[in-house]
Amino acid sequence: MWICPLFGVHCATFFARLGAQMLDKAYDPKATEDDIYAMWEKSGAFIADNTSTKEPFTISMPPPNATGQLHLGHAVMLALEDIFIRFARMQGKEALWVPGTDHAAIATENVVIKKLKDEGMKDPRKELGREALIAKIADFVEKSQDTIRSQVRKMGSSCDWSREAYTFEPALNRLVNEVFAKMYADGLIYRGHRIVNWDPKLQTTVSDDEIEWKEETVPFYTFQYGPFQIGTSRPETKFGDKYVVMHPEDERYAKYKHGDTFDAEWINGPVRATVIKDTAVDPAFGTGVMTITPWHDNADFDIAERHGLEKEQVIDYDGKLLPIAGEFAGQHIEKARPLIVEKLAAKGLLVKTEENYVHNKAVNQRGGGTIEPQIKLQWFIDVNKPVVEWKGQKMSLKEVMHDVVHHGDITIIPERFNKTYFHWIDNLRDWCISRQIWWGHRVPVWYKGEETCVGAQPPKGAGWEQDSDTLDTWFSSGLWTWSTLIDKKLTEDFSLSLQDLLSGSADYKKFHPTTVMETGYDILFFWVARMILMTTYATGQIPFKTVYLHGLVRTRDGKKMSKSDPKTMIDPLDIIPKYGADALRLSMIVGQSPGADSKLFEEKIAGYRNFINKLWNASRFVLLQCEKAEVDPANVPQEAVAPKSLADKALCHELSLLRDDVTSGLEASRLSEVGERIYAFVWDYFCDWYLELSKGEANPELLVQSIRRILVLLHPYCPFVTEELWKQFKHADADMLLRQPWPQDNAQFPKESAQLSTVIAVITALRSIRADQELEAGKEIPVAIYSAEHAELIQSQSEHIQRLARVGELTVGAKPKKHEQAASAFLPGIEIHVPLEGLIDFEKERARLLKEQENLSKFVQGIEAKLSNEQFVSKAPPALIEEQKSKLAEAEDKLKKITERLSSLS
RNA sequence: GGGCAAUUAGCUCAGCUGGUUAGAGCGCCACAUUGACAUUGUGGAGGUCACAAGUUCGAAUCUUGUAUUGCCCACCA
Repeated sequence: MWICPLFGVHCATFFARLGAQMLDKAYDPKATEDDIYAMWEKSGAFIADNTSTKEPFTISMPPPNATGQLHLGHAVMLALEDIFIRFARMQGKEALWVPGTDHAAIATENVVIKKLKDEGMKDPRKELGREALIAKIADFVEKSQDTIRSQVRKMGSSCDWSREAYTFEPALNRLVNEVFAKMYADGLIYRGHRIVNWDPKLQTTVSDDEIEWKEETVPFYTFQYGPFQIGTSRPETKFGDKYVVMHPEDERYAKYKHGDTFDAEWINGPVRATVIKDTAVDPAFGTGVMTITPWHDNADFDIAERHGLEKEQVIDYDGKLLPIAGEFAGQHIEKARPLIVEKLAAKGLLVKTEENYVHNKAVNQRGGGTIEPQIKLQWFIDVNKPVVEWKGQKMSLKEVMHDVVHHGDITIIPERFNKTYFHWIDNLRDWCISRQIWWGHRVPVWYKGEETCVGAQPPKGAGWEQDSDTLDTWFSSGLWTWSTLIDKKLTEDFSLSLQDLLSGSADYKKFHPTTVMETGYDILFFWVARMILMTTYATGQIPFKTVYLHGLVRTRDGKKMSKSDPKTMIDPLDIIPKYGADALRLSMIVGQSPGADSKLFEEKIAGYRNFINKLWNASRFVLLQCEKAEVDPANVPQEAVAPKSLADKALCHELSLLRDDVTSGLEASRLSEVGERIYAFVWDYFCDWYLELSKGEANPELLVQSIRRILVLLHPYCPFVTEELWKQFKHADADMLLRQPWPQDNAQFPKESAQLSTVIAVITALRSIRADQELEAGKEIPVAIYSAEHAELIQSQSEHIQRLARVGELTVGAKPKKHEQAASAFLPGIEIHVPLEGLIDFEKERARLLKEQENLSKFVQGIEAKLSNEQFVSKAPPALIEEQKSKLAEAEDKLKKITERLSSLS
C-alpha cells in the first residue's frame, strides 16, 4: 500500500472512492491472479450440482501423469477446456469439469527407480522389495499431485476440485476389478501364451502402441542353409531354426515339397530341417527363402501357428542366449552376434555380408529398452469376440468402437482423424493388458493350487495368492469418464454389482456421457480409443459425444520442446508470472487449429500481454470518464441504457454482432477465430474508434455497459483480467463475472453503424492525406467535404472529424466546388479537399493520384470484362451481378473524379 | 510400402459451403508523444496464394499430377 506523506494511510481510503485511481497504469497479473482464483474457488462456483435441472455439460480432464511438472501441452489442454466450460456455465448449463491425475504405471515407476538409482541404489526393486518400493512411489506421487494441483490453478482452470480423482485410488481400483471380472466372465479377457513385446531393460511387457521404431544401419548376412540361402540381420536367433519357409508358388523352389526334410550343417553342428510353404513369404525379398524363429518374431509365430510347428526359446528375459546356443549360452545377444557370424564364416557358411542394411529397431517408448519379442503367459483382451451388447446386437469390441464413430454417436474434431482411427481399429490385435511392473492395479485374479478365482474382491479363506502382474495403465484410464463419477462410498460395498454402482451414482446419472473430450491427437489410440472400448462395454454408454483434438506445441523452428534441451523449452510457470495466465492462454488458442501443431514463442505471448494491457487501460479510461461525470459504475443499471449519439448506436449494433459471432463461433468450437474476433473488436473498434470518439461526448453509462459486455464475452478466454476488472464495473447487485449469464439481444442499429463507418472512412482519408503531404502533426488544416448523399451526416459529425483529423475550418456541402490548390481524396459519393495554398507538394499529390488511378482502372476493367461476359451474366447469381454493377459505378465515379483532378493539376 | 496433413507478406498464421481490389499479429519504414495505454497512436511499404494441367462465366478455395516439408501406421526374414 502506498502511504501518503501528508495524510498517512487515510489516503488509501480517499483514493478508494475515486475508483479509477485504484487501477494501476498497467495490469499486473502477479498481483491479482492468485487472489482471483482463491475467490472463485471459495465461492463454490466450480462445484457442479447433480440435482439441478439445467442441461449438463461435462468435461473429464485428461489426467496429467503424477510424475511432476505441467508442461505446455497441459497448458493448452487446460486453456481449451476452461473456455468450453466457462462458456457452458455462462450459457446456463450445469457445467462440470472433473480434474484428476494418473498413476501412469510404467512412467512413474521409472521415474522413481531412476531417482533411487541416482541416489546410489543399485537395484531398487531387489533392495526394497515390492511393498517398500510401492510406498516410495506413492510418496512421490503425492508430492507431485500437489504440484500439479497448484499448476492447474495457475492456469485459471475452473474445475471442480471437490470431485478430484486419481486413477489409482481405492474406488477406481474397485471399478477396475469389476470391469476385469465382467470381461473375464464374458470371455473377453483370457490368459494365454502369446508373443508379446518384452522389454529386457525394464523387465516388462509393453503394448504394441507403446513401441517406437528407430532406424538403424546394420549388416545383413546371407548364409548357406542346406540347399538354400537365407538372409538375416539377426544370426543370434538362428540356433533353433529347423524350418525353411518359401512361397508355395515360387518356381525356383518348385521341386521342394511342403514337408520335405533335409540335413544341413549349421552353427553348432548338423540339423534336420523341414520345408514349409507359406504365402507370408515375399519371393522378391532376398532369396525368397527364410528360416523362422517363432519364439522371437511375430510373423514367424503366426506361420508356426498355421502349420503347428514347434517353438523354442532362444533368448532369455535378460537378453542372453539360452543353452540351445551351445558355446554361446549365457552371452548377451549384442556380444554374441559377431562371434556367431565369425563361426559361420569359418565353417564356410557365410555367403555374403551386405553392410548398410537399414532396418527399424523396436524400442520401448518409456525407458528406451530394445524390444525382444517373447512368448509369455499374459492376460489379453479379445477384441474380436462378438459378445458385447450394443444397439441390440452382439458385437465385438472392435465393431463397437467402429460403430460409434461411424454412426456419429461420437464426433471427432477435426474430422480427418476418423480415418486414422478406423485404420487403427482395422489393424488392432488382442490387447495385452498385463505388465510385470509393480506400480499399478493388480490383476484381480487369485490362485490356490489348481484353483483360480477372478473378482473384485479376494476369495474367502486362506492360502490364496494374487497374480503378481499389474494392469496396463490404459486399462484404468479407459474408465476415466465414468469411474470418476461413481459414488466413492458405494464402491466400499462389495455386495453391489457394477450395474448397481452405476445406477446408484447421482453424478454418473446426471453427467455421463460427458460432452467433450479434449486432448492431444497423440493419444487418440492410447487413450481415446480405449475409453471408447472400455466404456461402451462396461456402461453401455459412449464416454463422450465430441472428441476435440489439439496439436502439439512446438518451438519457433517447429521442433519439439524437449527437456533435454532447456533452451527450447517454454515453461508455463516461467511465463505466467511474467505475462499472466490470460496472455499465455490467448497465445496458445488464437492461431491454433484443432489437430494441427502450433509454434509458440515469447514475442507471441508478449503480444497478447499487450492486448490485455490495452483492455486494462481502456477500462481505466472509462473509469476516469465515470469519475468526471460523477457516475458510479456500481449504479449503472444492468438493463440496456438508451444510446445517445450516432457512435453510441453504432457501438450497440457492433456489440450485438460481436455477441452473435462469439456465440456461434464457440458453439462450433472455432476457438481461434472467436479469439481473434474479440481481439480485433476491443482494439480496433472499441479502443481506436469508439473511445476516441467518446472523448468528445462521453456517455459514461453506455461506456460502463460496453465494458461489461466485453468482459463477459472475453471471460472464457481471459478469466483473470476480466474478473478483476469486473469488480470495477459490475452493478452493485451483480455476482462474480464467472457466474454472469451469457447476453442475449438483437442488433438494431445497422444504419447508424454504416454511417459511422462512413465517418471513419472520412477521418482515415484525411489522416492519410496529412501523412502523405507530411503536414506537421499538430497543424490544423482547412477541409472541404462535398457529398450529395452524406452531407448531413458529415455536418452532424463535424466535431469528431475536426478533432480526430485535426481539422480547423470545415466546409461541408452537397455540391462540389473547385479547389485548385488542394490535396484530394474520393470516397464513394464523397469528395474531400484539403485546400492548403503553398503547402501542397503537387508532385506527391500527383504521384499518389496516379497510383490510385492505375489501380482503379485495372479494377474497372476487370469488372467490365466480367459484366460484358454473357456467360457470367447468365450464370452468376443475380445478387452478385448487382453487387458488381454498383461496385463498377462507384469505381467509375471515383476514377472520373481522380482523372479530372489529375488534369487540373497538370 | 500405405495413409494424413501442410505449402498464402521477412516471421507466425486466418481465409468455413468457389464470387474479397487476398487479411491479421509481429517485424520493417515515416511521423507523433507530458492527456487511458510506448505493453502507445497515426500513416505506409510488402503477396504472380509451392508448381503444372484441368473443371468452371469465375479458383487461394474444387479435381488430377509434381515438388518440398512434417506426422501417423505397417515393418520383410
